[in-house]
Amino acid sequence: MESAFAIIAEPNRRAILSLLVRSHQSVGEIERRLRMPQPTVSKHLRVLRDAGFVESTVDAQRRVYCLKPEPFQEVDDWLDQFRRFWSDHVDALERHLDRLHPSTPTKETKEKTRRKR
Amino acid sequence: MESAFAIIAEPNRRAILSLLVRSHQSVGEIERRLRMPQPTVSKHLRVLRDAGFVESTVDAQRRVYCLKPEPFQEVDDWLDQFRRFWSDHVDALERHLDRLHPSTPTKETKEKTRRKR
DNA sequence: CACGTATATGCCTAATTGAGTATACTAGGG
DNA sequence: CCCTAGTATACTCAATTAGGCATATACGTG
Repeated sequence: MESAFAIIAEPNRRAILSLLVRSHQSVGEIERRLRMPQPTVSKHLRVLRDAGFVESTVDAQRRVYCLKPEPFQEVDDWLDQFRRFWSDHVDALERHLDRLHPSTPTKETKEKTRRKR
Repeated sequence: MESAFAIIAEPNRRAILSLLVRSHQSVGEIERRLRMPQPTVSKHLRVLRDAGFVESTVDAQRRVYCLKPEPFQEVDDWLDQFRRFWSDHVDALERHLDRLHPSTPTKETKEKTRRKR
């Protein structure tokens, strides 16, 4: 019953998730790409599976893991209450910067933070 | 040098952050509202402050804490790579549901997940 | 059915951390 | 000044957990 937050607190697990978002992978592929010992990979995958972040399908002796979306939602939902707060701050920063360099494009930042609800 | 992810893995800290997003609070106010022992509050605030989630200003013997936006960005940025993935899934689910109940409005879900980038 | 490959699990250890308790520090107010 | 309120910190303990290693299990192939 670990919260999704505790699960993604571990850097290796985040790495696995970031790898799986591109496409599904077998344990061996994850092991090689992330240069982790196999038991480490398997154990993290176990945690991720129990928490609903991934699921596995069997392919002969291989287990192929793929992402599941739900737990990410939980994190995103929690984060949501802070969005207005932090985009207000970014906007204020932008206005401040605009007064110093009226032509500097801050698009990058805007796209990332100011998503209208 | 704790990652923001490790910081928000702790439920009491998330509670403190959720409280502070409404408005700044003194240690005593946090203590009373969250019904936590004072040293616990102070310790978590210390962690949050070191990680840049909050900052404190002095008001006589009181310390008033308020939120800082930056660390939230870090989490949101990481989460970003999964957004397309999970909204694809939600969309698929919606299409599926639409075929069962062509008139059911799934607005709620749409607003939360399908934010165009 | 023996064997190799692919993956999971069990055990141990070291490190981290949150809670509890007591105590230290600081700023006013009488 | 002493006293109190408000907050921070030190210390101890218990629990959790990630890593390393060895081993077990499952599957496919000759």
